[in-house]
Amino acid sequence: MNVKFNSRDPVYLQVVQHFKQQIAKGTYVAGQEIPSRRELAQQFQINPNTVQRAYKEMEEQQLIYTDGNLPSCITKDEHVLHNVRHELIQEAVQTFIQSVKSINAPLPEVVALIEQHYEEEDSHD
Amino acid sequence: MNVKFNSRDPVYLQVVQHFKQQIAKGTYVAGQEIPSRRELAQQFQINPNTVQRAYKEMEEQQLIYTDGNLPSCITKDEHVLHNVRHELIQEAVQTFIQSVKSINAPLPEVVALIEQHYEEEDSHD
DNA sequence: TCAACTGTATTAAGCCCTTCATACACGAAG
DNA sequence: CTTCGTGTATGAAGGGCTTAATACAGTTGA
Repeated sequence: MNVKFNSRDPVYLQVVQHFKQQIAKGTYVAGQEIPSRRELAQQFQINPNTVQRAYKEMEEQQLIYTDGNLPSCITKDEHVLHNVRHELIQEAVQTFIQSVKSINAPLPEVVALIEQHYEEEDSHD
Repeated sequence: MNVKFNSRDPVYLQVVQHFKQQIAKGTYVAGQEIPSRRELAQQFQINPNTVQRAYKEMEEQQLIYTDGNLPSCITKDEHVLHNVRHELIQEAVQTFIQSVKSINAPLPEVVALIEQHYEEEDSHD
């Protein structure tokens, strides 16, 4: 599981995004333990406080929960989990449509491009 | 011509993006004069220096040029202008594909979503 | 000529993010 | 009990980016 960070967006948000993708993909399931702050920091080569910031963000979004001092876990609320996938898809679709409309690009043409490029690309996990 | 800025991305980059979209759309044509730094700042309600930063960026990308102290103009290089549109489309397609693959979403399903949402949305100019 | 407009340059201020260094409370495991 | 690993909280420092304020040089046109 390789993670590459871009230098534009805040790292802690990219961490959140990473977890959302894993959830949407099914890599993380309901109630599953996630790495500790310090462990993930080690894995990603970032500061533990940055991870803490990301985890705090995810807690506020009900994506994870923490009981006492036990390792944090993915939420057991299936509704929330399902929503994550839905939101990511919705987000991708919205962004794409806005881009296309902002330059008056014909839809069939760009959709054709998508299908054309889709198979050529490797899926980077 | 209404422009809304998000608070996440740098304003000067959003200005550049705006011009690229206008070029791709054909609103701006080769050799056409563009608003002065101060005038655009007034229009967009931002600082003239922010506009200057955006214009400088566009000059480095050969999108516009400036002779002496005369108003800046869109480049006359049709090749560059054509590339702008191509790059924007490519960018949108790439971003979309990456989003879709990162969560293993089936392509036909999301493409269907695009076509479904495309007509419902108003085109915000 | 002079006023008003261009583009350009310099400097400073402020903000967000990241990192670092600590510290504390709690639970598990030896 | 002691040690280690959890989560959590705090404060400070630094960097990078963005914006702002201001000044200067040149052109245009009344």
